Amino acid sequence: MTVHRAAPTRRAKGQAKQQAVVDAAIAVIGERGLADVRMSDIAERAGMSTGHVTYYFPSKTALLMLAIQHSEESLHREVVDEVLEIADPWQRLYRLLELSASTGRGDQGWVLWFEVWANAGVDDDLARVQAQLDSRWRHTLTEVIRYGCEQGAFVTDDPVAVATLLSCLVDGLSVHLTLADHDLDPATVRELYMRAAQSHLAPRDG
Amino acid sequence: MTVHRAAPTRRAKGQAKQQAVVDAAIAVIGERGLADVRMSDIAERAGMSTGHVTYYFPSKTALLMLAIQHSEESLHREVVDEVLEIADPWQRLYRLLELSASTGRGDQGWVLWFEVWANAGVDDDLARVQAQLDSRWRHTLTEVIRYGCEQGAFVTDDPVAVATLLSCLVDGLSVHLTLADHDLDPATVRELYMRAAQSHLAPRDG
Amino acid sequence: MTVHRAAPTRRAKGQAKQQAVVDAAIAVIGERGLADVRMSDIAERAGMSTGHVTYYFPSKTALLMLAIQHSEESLHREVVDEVLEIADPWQRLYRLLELSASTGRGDQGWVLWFEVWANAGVDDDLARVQAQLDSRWRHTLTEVIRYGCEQGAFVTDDPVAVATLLSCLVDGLSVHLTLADHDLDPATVRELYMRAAQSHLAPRDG
Amino acid sequence: MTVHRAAPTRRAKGQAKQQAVVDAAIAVIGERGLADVRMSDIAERAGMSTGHVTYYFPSKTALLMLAIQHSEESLHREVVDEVLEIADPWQRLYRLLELSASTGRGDQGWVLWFEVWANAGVDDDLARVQAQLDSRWRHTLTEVIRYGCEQGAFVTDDPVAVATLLSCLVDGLSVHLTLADHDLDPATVRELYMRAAQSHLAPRDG
DNA sequence: TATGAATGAGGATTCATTCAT
DNA sequence: CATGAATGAATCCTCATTCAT
Repeated sequence: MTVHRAAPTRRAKGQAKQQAVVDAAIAVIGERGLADVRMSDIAERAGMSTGHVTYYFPSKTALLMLAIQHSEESLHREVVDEVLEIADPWQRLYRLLELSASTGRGDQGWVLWFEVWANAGVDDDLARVQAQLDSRWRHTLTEVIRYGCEQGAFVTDDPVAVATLLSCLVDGLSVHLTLADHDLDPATVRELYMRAAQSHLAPRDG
Repeated sequence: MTVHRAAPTRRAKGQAKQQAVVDAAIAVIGERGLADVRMSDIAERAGMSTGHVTYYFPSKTALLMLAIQHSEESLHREVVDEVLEIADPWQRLYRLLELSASTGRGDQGWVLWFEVWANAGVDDDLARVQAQLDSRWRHTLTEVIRYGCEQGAFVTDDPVAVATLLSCLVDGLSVHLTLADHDLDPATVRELYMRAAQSHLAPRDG
Repeated sequence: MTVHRAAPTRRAKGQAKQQAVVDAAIAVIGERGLADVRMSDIAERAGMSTGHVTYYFPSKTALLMLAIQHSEESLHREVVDEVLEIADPWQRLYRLLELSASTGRGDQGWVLWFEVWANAGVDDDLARVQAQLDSRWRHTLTEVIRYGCEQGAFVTDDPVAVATLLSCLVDGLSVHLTLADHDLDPATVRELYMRAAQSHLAPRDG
Repeated sequence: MTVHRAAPTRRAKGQAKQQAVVDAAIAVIGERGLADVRMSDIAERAGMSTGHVTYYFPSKTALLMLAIQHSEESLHREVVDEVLEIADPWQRLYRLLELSASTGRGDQGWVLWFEVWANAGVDDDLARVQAQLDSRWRHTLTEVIRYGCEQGAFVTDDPVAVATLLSCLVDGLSVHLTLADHDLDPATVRELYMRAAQSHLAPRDG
């Protein structure tokens, strides 16, 4: 008797399609910007009809929300998994900052964030999603800092403040990395957050 | 011979109108977001006809560029004027950072920046403007840091790196201030950039 | 041998479902109007899938036809059954008119008629159905009038003309009853058709 | 000095266009039914762009309301003007009924009414318009009946009731005339309302 | 300058209908 | 019989832009 992989069920197929739409949306929005993306572009990229995209997603803004949520969901999980493997507090922190930040010109995840920021002021649902996702990153960063303190590697009187500070720094740096600021290359950036982290967390000798 | 105030010339009147359009654009985009703003909204706010707005501005994207340029132009001038009055290096630096950052929820200038970031990836002209304006702020910040070094108040081996770092921090903080992050109020923010500035610029005693 | 109620056959079950769809259609069209009703609304009301509705009914217009036909079919049978029980010609006539007319605001059967009238000009099949159903009512009314004449209760030289006249009156009154004309309540209406019937059928004494 | 007709002003031209749209809408809806009419059909008939139709009229339903209102406005004025010229009460009444009723198969004004009836149940604005227009016709009819009474030609204890009755009769007859009921031709109809009018208004001799 | 009528391409969304399962 | 995923044409409406006045 042969063991074979079960054929995908109806439901499973539906979810796969949904996922395909979200992926397509992330890619196309990242490339061209939300306002310049039509539902039909997303449909084409996902390899299905326009009507079918709206069959899954009620509206364009709903799609943006789902795109950012999903994009963050998987990224966050991957990053946390990788980072917790690292025992050394400084290496763990540096790696977290590195993985959080933009990978460079046109980083699709960060372009999505720009859209979210630009629209969160108008759309309350989006604002809620933004706040929640952001809070999760900050929480992760705080935990990594606390770990360093417990290990005796970091010294700080306010882990939350440092986490906020570094998190905002990552946001600011990522803006410029994504827009390909000519004064900022990955090496410089790496140096910048190392410098910042050391300033705020390194034990003063003496 | 009578000295009298000159009647506004044709040209002067035209410029006043143009200015009114730019002001209206900044206000309306700040309130509703670029994508949700129609030329007619701007026209209405500026108190003129839709056709007249397009008489002054060739296209909608041109308007966004002019809006951000103008908005930054006047803000930058004001900030520089005020800051250079301050003799104490630390006070001068703090005041610059304070004036650069978002004033809080819905800050129109920063909402405009979000739109610029979201569109700079697609529009090269906009990217150019963004780079230029950003570079100017960083230059100003660098000068203030150099002034502090000259005065012996600051100690750093790389004023440019610190300027970049603080500038990115302001961007990141402003994102969250503008989106009304509940963990960030102006007081916390003030403390954060003071903390950052001291970490990077304060002379290590002993 | 046991006598037992037959299990519903395939065919019977199918007809029951078909009936459920027609009932759902009548209800939903009556509530929201034909143009605002989607196949999925009908399906939902009937408790089945959209695809299944179209399995039974080839098209939306076919459904409207079936809905009006069915609705009329059962109403007509009920009315005739009840009316023929009444021996007194005047009472029989009054009751027929009363049962034919709209029951008031939003009467679903009459809303269906409005849709039919509005569409009969465009759809020939619908026009045929409309003519046939209408003719049946007029025939029934004519028979009731003839019965009154035979009984010596009514006097008229042209029963068909009087039937047409009363039938049109019922239509006109029902329009206003269904739309909740504030000048027309059921009591007024009752008085109106009694007045009309008497004018045309009562023997002139003397 | 020459007296010449003034060139149409901007405003006048705008109103003329608006009128053209309403006329086109009446014609096209009358021919094909509201649901089968697209904005572009109306635009084409009116000889302008689709966008321009929506420039004048916010929505399709708004257009239906304006169409029926306008259609009735001019018809009512014309009918009243003509009818008041007639001195003889019976002739005046007959003419009023004749002009009120449908002219036959596909009468555009009456097709519009069917649409209104079918939609008034769903749209409150439309219901209001329907009630108001209907009330005006009934008022006119009542006045004509009162005139006949004053002249001693008519005898009735309740002019309003008779007006309502005749008005509903006209509605009912018009439905069938417009749908080309084969049992009803204009001559028959004329006979029917004469018969009704006489039944309700003719003085009983004796 | 200034208006606002006019354009027309474009796009999100709807929905009857099909069809594989 | 029954489902619901999938289609794609159809349509209303938006809106930047043009242009005669």
